[in-house]
Amino acid sequence: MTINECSFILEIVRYKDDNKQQAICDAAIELITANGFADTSMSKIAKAANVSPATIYVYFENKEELINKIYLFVKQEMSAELLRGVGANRSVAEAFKIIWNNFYKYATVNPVRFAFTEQFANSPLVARCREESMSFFKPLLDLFNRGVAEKIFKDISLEIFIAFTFSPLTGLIKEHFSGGIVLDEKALETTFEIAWDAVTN
Amino acid sequence: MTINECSFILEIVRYKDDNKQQAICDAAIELITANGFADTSMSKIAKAANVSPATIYVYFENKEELINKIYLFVKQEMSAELLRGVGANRSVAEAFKIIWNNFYKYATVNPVRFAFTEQFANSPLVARCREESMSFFKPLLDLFNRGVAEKIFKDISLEIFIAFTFSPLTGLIKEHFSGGIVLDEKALETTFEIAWDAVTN
DNA sequence: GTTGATTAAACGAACATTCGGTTATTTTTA
DNA sequence: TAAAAATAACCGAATGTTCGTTTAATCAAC
Repeated sequence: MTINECSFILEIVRYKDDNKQQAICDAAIELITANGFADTSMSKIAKAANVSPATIYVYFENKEELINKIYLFVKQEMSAELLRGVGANRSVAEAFKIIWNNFYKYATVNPVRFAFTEQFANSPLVARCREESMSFFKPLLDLFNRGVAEKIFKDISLEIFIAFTFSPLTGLIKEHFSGGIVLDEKALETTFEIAWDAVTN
Repeated sequence: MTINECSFILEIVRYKDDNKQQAICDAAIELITANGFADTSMSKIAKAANVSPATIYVYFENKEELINKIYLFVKQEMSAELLRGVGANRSVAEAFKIIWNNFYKYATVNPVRFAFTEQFANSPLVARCREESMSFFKPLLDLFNRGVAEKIFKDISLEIFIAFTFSPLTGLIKEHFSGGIVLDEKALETTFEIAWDAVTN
């Protein structure tokens, strides 16, 4: 998926160069993840994307809008990947396991994008688009509600559910990326079992 | 505790004003938490601390050192608070519960410092002082090892242990601060019980 | 009067953004 | 269909501002 296929970003344009917009976004994600927000200027993004600084302003109003749109794009991409292979007739247990594995897979296949979202989500910048980014995860909410109705999941809030499923996984993936641990298949399976036991009756 | 009582930061000085250094740190933490690293300049920190920009350079070599030292200071302060009330003759269960509550208390009493550490820890800046910041939590490692030896805790890695104890709590506290949920005493107790069950045999 | 904390002022560099002009594509006109 | 007109992408250079940091002078304490 390119950023222009992302419906909420797409505007009606005639011959803008998709590759150019994508190059700008990729460069920004890469630089911000490597050097942080403070050290990533528009000129550096432009240089890394092989584009004039002025061209960035053809696609984005300003720096803040650029970063916000990138965040929302990555979040939407991630939420779409989470549901890959989850058909409507899956059991709660099956669907949850698939989503769990998809989450791990997305993070390991896209480590830079994953790290970017974590950095953004833990910065004050997230305040301006927290609501919109949460809307992408409605399918996960639906699955949770289904699991509670079927008395598979404990009668807890969605937030506590996530706190014992995706928060631990996220934390371990970050440790894995920073070199503190090796999150191999065995450790991943152990983690899944503890998470499953934690949120099920 | 003031930042000058923090041994690894203290230098031998005669007339330097402790209040001034503390004011600089407090201002930096406040501004960075509110506006992020990119929007927090040395002049803004100086202005908020009622100090000349040049004065900051009396206490800190440069901006990077300032931010790193603040991070390490807050981490050390937090790790010290975690152990408050944990005597040597506590059982594993008692000690863990106390530390758990101390963590929650520190975060709620010092929300800005807590948010600062989360922002820093999720940024690439953390790479330069990850090791040093982890050294503060050796007591927690000791408790974990004791619990494993006594067959109270599951035979898992420290990282997985933390992933199902402090990661969920951290996530819920952040949700609490951002207004997404209310983390009251009851929810906190529920969370503790799930965490305890997740990591104990 | 010496010492060291403190600062106002100033430094070049880098910042986000804009401007004027050019190029590439589409639409209109014939 | 072919050329002309219109449109919008695209860019290099320049805008004024702010950045992190330094310097040289002042101030306060002994």
